[in-house]
Formats: sequence, structure tokens, C-alpha cells
Amino acid sequence: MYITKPTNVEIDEVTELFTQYLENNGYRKTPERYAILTEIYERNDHFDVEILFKHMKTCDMHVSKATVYNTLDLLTQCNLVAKHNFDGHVARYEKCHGVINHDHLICTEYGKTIEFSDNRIKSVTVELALHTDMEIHGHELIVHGRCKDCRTNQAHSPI
Amino acid sequence: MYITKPTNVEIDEVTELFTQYLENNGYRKTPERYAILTEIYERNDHFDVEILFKHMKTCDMHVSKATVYNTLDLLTQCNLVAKHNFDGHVARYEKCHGVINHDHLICTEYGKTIEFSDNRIKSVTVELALHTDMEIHGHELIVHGRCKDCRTNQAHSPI
DNA sequence: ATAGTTGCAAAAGCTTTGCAGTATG
DNA sequence: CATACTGCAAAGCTTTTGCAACTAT
Repeated sequence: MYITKPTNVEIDEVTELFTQYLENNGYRKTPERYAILTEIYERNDHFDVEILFKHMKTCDMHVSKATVYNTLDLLTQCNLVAKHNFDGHVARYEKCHGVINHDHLICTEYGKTIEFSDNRIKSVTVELALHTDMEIHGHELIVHGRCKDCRTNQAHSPI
Repeated sequence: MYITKPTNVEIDEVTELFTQYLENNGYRKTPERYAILTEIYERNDHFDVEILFKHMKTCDMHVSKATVYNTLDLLTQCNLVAKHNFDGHVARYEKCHGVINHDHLICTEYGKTIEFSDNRIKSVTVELALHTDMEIHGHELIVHGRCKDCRTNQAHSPI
């Protein structure tokens, strides 16, 4: 079991991958799509649509919310972005190219998120495939907790 | 790792527990609340509000959707019902009194759900508490897959 | 030129809220 | 008899959809 950190990836690398995905599937290479990709890869958090949409407003490139949803779908499909449902309320997203498989420990109170990786989770899913008629595609482990800062009422911000 | 099954619990037992919870917290013992509790404990599936609401319509006791939500909250608070976010779309619920801690393997295509239990998951969360400043409250592991019936296009129904 | 995309607004779907009427303690 | 609860409808929120205008190819 070890704690993992967001990795910095070259924008050029993911841009190239996105371009290939768009070309291979007959999608258009619009400036809006690249602007969103760039913004996402400059972030290190688990953002939702609203956060991303507001940040895009401050960029030189104006992007509508419909386009944000559309582009997030494309990026999710080509594995450049991962979508999560931490609380069943809003969907959260994170960049995921070149990122090690990880799960999330979330402070219920303030949303602080810690990423971790543990081989035992994968082992469980492999074993599950043996015991059932299911073909396993993936998993999502969400651990809920309360961070020290919340317990002591200190000022802090989510990661 | 082993597959778990829903257990049959005596209605009288959970009714008594619910009564105690209501009394201890100054809530009223309304027939609607007991009708919902009974309906839930007669089921063995992972239902959503809509399913439960429709079933209540067929009972002699009419219950509004607001009351369904209200009662599910109460039942969740006193640990007679567990709430899940399998797909980030609708909340799913299941009875959980006397039920062993378990996680879910879900067929993405049709919703078929298999319950399983594995001590390794708990071990991971315990270890997490040691490596971080978090106090762990619980976890939810959702494994996604595709069942054999889906792969062979056979008629089948979710559990 | 022609179709995929964007932006805006409206619609959809789940959940919560407000309020008048009702029933519990 | 006081007030918590129910039912209904309206409102809130996130996400999806429809359509005219636009633009990548």
C-alpha cells in the first residue's frame, strides 16, 4: 500500500494523443477541445464540470458548458481523463494519462482527497472473475474518512 | 474472497429496532414508515426510489415520493438500510440489518449485481489510516464487469 | 460545400423544499 | 391540542438535448 501523487505530463504528449484519437475517429480538431485538454492537464485536482467551466471563462478561449461536457466525454473515452462518482452528487474528473492505477481516500467533511495504490485490490477483482461468470472491466474503491484538520477545526483546503 | 447472499431477517426484529430508533429520537411512528420498512425487507435487490415508490402504490398503503425519501433517510441513519451510488445516476438502496460487510460486482450492461466479501479490503483501509492523517469511516468498492448472459445475448434479469 | 461543433436555452431526471391539511403523542 | 408528518406541486441541480449559427475539412 502506498500513497500516490499526480504526475506531471508534457502537454505536447497528450495533445498528440488526443489529435490521433480525434483523427482516427473522424472528430474535428476544434480549438475549444484543445483548450479544455490543456486546462485539465495544468490541474492536479479532482475537479467537477462547474469548476472547469468557470476556469475556462478566465481563459482567452470562451467555451460553453455543453462543450465542456462533450469534450470530457471524448477525453474519458480515449483514457486521457478519468470520471469518478465520489458522492453520487456531481461527477468529478482527473487527468489520467501515464498515471498509475489508484483509488481514493476522501474526507467526507471537506473533500480532501488522498490517492493510493494497493495490489490487493486488483487481486480481489482477479479472484472475483474466477468465482463468477463476470468478465471484469475495472473497479473503483472509495474510502471515506475525516482528516486531522477537520477533526481539529484547522483551516485547510481540499486537494 | 467469497460470494455473499442477501439474508432473510425477521420483519418483527427490524420493526422493533426501527421503533426504538424512532422513539429514542422523538420521531413519530407513522404507518407509512412501517409500510416502507416492511416492503424493503421483503425485497432482496438493490432498488432505487422509483422502484420502491411504484411498489408502494400497489400496496394497500399509499405513500408519496417525499415520504419515501424521508423514510429512506431515517432507515439509512439507523443502519437498517444502506445507500449506494453504483453509477452516479440514481441512488440504490438495500436492506442491511444483520448483513455481513460486503461489496458489489456489477454488470455494466444490465445491472446484475453480485455481492462479495473479502478481508483484504478492510486490511487496506486499516493500513491507510496508518499512512495518513485520516480517520477511516468506511469504504465502498464497486467492481464493474459484464456477465456471461450479456456476452452471449441471452435473456436474463438483474439481481 | 457539407456535415460535425458550438453556444445558448430549454428540457429532462433525480432530489429537496414549501405549504396546507392531517394525524400522532 | 400542539406539532411533526404526509402529500402534492413547485423549485433546485446536474446533465442532456434541440436547433440555429459557425467552422473544420
